[in-house]
Amino acid sequence: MLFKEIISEKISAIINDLFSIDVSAHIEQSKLEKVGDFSTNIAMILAGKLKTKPLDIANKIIERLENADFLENVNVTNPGFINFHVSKKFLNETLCKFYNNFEQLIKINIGENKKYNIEFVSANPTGPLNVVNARAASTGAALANLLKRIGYDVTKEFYINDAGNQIEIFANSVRLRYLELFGEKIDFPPDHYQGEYVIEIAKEIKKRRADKYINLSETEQRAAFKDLAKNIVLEWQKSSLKDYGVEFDVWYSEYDNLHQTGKVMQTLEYLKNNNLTIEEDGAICLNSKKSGDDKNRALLKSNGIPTYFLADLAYHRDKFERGFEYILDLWGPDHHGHIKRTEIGLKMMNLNVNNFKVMIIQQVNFIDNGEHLKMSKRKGQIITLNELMADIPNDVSKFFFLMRNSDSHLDFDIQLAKTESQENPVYYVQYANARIKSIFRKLEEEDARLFQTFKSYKFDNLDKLSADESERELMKIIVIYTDEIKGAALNLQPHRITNYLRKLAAAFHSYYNKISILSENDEQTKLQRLALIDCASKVFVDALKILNISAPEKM
RNA sequence: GCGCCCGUAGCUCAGCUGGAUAGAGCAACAGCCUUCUAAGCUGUGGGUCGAACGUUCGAAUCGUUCCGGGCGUACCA
Repeated sequence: MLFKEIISEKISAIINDLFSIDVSAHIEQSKLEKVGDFSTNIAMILAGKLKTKPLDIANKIIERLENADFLENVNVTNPGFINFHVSKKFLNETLCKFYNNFEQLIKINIGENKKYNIEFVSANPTGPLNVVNARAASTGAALANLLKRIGYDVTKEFYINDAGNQIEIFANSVRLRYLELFGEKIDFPPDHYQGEYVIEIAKEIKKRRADKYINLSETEQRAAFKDLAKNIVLEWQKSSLKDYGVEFDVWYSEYDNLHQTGKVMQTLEYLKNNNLTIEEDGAICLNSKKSGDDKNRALLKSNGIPTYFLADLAYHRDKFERGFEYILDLWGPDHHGHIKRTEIGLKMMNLNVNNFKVMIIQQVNFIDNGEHLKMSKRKGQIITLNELMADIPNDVSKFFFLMRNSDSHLDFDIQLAKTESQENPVYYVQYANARIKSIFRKLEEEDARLFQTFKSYKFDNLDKLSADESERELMKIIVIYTDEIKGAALNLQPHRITNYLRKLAAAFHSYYNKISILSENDEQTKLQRLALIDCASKVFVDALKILNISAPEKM
């Protein structure tokens, strides 16, 4: 149920009738509470088309709106805004309908069940997940839920970069640490992975396989350790993500699914056959400069090894071939330079680049005692997802990540998150819902008869509501819930949902303080108010679920 | 040099894609618990939206040029 669109359609129909013009009136929430709940700038839009003053048009429109039963207090302000309140009757009826058919009405079918692939986290399998990965995880999972909600068939995918140099160096780092455990004296190379966790992995391998590998040749060892090390890291990553409440449908291995299957080379052949490549200094490059790139990008190094870029093109080609109509990638901040070249590459392969979108999940700066901590993999100074989970409850960090627009840098104040977690906004939201649940518990205890009546009551209308200003405010926020979902999903901005939740919680807390529901004497009024807060609770639970955040019934 | 992101209250950030007198939280100050959970509510103070031009009825939002911060700019992944 899209409340604003219902109003928009009604107003558009009137305009069509008046001027024979087919337009869609944009409805927005009024900033000036006194003049109206909502306003539309449609008269200004029409002014150009009709070559008439906006005020004249607005006045003509409101003659008709004044008689409409869904609005009241319609007025016009300069330079041509039409402001209105929704009528008590309309608001009450809409809320009643929403409450009675909540499960159906929160769904919107924009996606038409089309296949949508969202790829996120995709950390290298060379170490534990860090905090940017956590931000990507919570953002990606919330986006997936939002896209599902508006009707897409969504697949969550994790791309494992298990081909190339980094994984070789990593595997060798683990191999050397393993040999150290058996007393071999190793001169550990400075360009290898220095982190403590490398030793942990070596110990884990020793625990599982004992000395099975020490007598193999170096070549055999290197081959074996590539899989051993990678698999343990993947186990770790999967288990951390599971603890964080984020799970993937597909784990896609660059090595197994692209290189081993020949898809990388097939993509190269395809590009060659279509005259899209050019040789430069012994390397084979994509002739991308012609299509607007700054330079031609290497596909095959002069030593004959495919580049990451070629594999990435093959990967995205494969996504389309697997039948995905929409592709969304969440990349880290250091990858923004790749967006343009990837788009150009896909376009050159005649893939539908319009349905391909990359979102950058910006970096997370940690502030500890007022100082910025620089994260560096080499120095081993990196905050892992596990450390984050140990220090800060998942609900808190997720809400924190989802409060901000994901393409802006985020300052995460560790002390604040730890010591003042009591005042964290997520508790403010969860507390509102817990209070509602508490009211129902109290009701069940003190008036079991009314509690039963409520549970089996069929609400034909909610005509006792909209009485108090704070009550009306709460209702208004509830009925636009689905509009907010739609906006957040289409714009890929889950942070709109956190903002909405804070507004809803504020409206509820305010209402709670003003109106004592259980001490109301009129039974009809009491029942309807219970329906209102029950409806609010449904919205809290549903929206928090979209964000993968819990909704405790007691706090 | 070029490219991407950011610059809004003391701090952290919103701002519905061009609308009205720019909003929240934290911090500060003053009130509200014998009454459904005070993790709450009510009120006060705090701003040349980094700067300047431009586009038009109208700009925090769009364009250009600067200034400042971050990141990238590999035959690494």
